[in-house]
Amino acid sequence: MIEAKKVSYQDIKALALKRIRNKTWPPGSIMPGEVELAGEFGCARATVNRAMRELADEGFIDRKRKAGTRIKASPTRHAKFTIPLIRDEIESSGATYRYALIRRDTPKTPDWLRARLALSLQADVLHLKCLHYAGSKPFQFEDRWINLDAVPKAAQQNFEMTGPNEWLVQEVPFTDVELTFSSMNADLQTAELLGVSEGAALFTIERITWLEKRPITFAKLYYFSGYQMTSRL
Amino acid sequence: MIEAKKVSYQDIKALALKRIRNKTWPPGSIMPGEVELAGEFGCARATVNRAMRELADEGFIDRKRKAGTRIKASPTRHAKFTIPLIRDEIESSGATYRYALIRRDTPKTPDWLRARLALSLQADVLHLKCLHYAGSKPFQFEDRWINLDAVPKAAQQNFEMTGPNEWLVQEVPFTDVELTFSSMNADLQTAELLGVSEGAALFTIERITWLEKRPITFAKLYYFSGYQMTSRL
DNA sequence: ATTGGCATAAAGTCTAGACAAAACAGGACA
DNA sequence: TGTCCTGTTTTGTCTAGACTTTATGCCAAT
Repeated sequence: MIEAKKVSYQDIKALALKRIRNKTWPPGSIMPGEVELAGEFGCARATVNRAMRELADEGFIDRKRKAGTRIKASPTRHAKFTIPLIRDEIESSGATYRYALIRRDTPKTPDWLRARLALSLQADVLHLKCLHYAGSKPFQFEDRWINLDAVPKAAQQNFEMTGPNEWLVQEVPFTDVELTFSSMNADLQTAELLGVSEGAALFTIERITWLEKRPITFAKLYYFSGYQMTSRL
Repeated sequence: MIEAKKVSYQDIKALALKRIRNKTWPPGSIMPGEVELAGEFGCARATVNRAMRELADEGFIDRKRKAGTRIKASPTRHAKFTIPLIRDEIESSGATYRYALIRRDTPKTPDWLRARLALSLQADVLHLKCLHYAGSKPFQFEDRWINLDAVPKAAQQNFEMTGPNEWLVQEVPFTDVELTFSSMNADLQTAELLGVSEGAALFTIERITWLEKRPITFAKLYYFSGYQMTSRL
């Protein structure tokens, strides 16, 4: 036998991608079915299936039973970047991480927060303000609200040594997250905390987490001026 | 037979996740091997394998041949959000999309760009400035550089009717993308274009694309004040 | 102690075949 | 004409088994 070695699903993936790029399979058209491709490549259908499934996950094609597999007109590329723990992010840049609790109280739940998290009228919350330093420079200011109905044991925690994020990740499971990125001008108080001038442009992230529909916590994170977040895909 | 129906890889995934969350399999420990789990669930090893492979992709576990499958101490959650074409982003919000070319020239390649894209000394570039409107309001200002060595036919294109992004996606295949998110204060010129006051905080994205190591284009995108990008995971 | 190699365990992949589920098409029937 | 049913096609998933690849731990030889 002068037989070629077995074809892997990665070979098929690469080949299919090539055909999509050079328009052998033009955008909007339907590519051959799995059985046909398996025949062409001399492999099992399961192998073709895996290749195609991954291409669909990556947003290059649309698959539908009976209708077949269609090349997307404009592939939806999706950035996929990791959200590291702030401690890891700082330490992996070589700096030393330091944490400081600025304030801790249990105010009456503000209406905007109740609305945002769909909290019940009698829900209690814990409010924390913290600073995360990289070396001696402020890196991130964290404005955190924790739903005490969902996480009662947070009330027993003083958060003087450990940041709420680190504590929550360890102690409280969650299933869903919503992240919102935006940009805003620093108000006076935030500017002072971060050591920048008032009005400086800050990169901000709002983060809400749930455990199966139950809201756990809301955090607004303000990064120092000049922070940037990079992702390759 | 009082036999239960077949277990799917999704059942196994859900069950494994539950065991990770309630610490039946504590962080840092090694979970049972695929063969053992297949025995427990009464299914084929391939089914367990698929479940575990997906959990690994999603960042909950680490798998290594021979060493087994280990629960991550802190799961790396990764936000995965789609980067839509600007036209789609605007139109899906209900507004009408309008495009305007502000400037088009072929200057001497600036040194910062040559460095950023690792361009050769004699590489020529095309420089474009454009505005994208949602209805009558400026939505995004685009500062775009195209490597004419890699995309010579861009020189024949006037870009008066179609934005460079839309044209590039249609015409030029790419394999790699780097995205950088940050925040900056609007300078006078950008502020005027976007109709905001000087110093307003703008959300910005820098985007570089390559086709197999060859740099194609660099774009800096400035969003109107108040823009926010949301992702659920 | 250190090195080199070998057996082995675990995940990674492939095959061939089967059945399931979705979606569409066309025909039977009201 | 419109509605429902049924068959067909295509992807989705599962099974049982085999082979491959990689890492590890152990043992022997240095």
